[in-house]
Amino acid sequence: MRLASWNVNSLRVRLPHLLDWLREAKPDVACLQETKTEDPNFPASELRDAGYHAVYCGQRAYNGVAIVSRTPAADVAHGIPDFPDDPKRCIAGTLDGVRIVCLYAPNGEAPGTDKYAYKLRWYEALARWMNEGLPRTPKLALLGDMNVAPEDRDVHDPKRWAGKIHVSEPERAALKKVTDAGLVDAFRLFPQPEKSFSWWDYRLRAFERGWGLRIDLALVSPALAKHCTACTIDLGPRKRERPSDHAPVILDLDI
DNA sequence: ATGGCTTCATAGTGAAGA
Repeated sequence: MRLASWNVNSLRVRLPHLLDWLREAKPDVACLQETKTEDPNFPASELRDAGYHAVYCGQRAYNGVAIVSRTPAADVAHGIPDFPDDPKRCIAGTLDGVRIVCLYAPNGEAPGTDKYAYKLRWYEALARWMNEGLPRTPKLALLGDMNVAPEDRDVHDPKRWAGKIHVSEPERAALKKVTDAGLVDAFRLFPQPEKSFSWWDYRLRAFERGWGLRIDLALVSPALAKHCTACTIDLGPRKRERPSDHAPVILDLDI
């Protein structure tokens, strides 16, 4: 079973890339973020023609998440429980006995701003959910744009980024509260190239220079971690013309 | 030292992303 996560940065703009990538990478389940597409405009028929079902929850201009899958998702749920949240940042479904949670964490703008406070509140709610719900969901995978680089090795220039958004200590602590529920960063279950990143700024030719962050994560429960066989970042789509600023993360399971 | 691009909403530029 192959799971994936990709912040496409506009499904409308990136649909040709997505369809090509689905053909090439052949994920069984792909969690998408920043679809920026209202539900009536979701390209369900194009995806159906490509052999995929989809569940989704989007809005105009910002946010929006979707789970695209070979078989239909069961028990679809929206949002984080007990966290009223207008932006469309969370959708969950069960595929082949694996509970999949597709997440688009708030950006947070900069420490000290209202958006930063909201990001920390969002993370608190996610941590509460995971700490309360994990024992009832043995095979659980959180995939998404978490907008936090967990460690300095996930940052191209930790000195330059110290204290900045995506890297600040409160954000890392907030993410750790989620993983402390018993989730592991699947990417780090395997040897990885140094300087492995999943996002590069459009400006500065950051991708060509390797100036990235690893902020797109696959977090798995212990029962699922045992079944992980590989976790990689697919740089192919980021090299194309007019790419998303994020690259897909691919997680392979032996189930 | 800053900001550099892309997308969307809109019809000029401004907001937001990260």
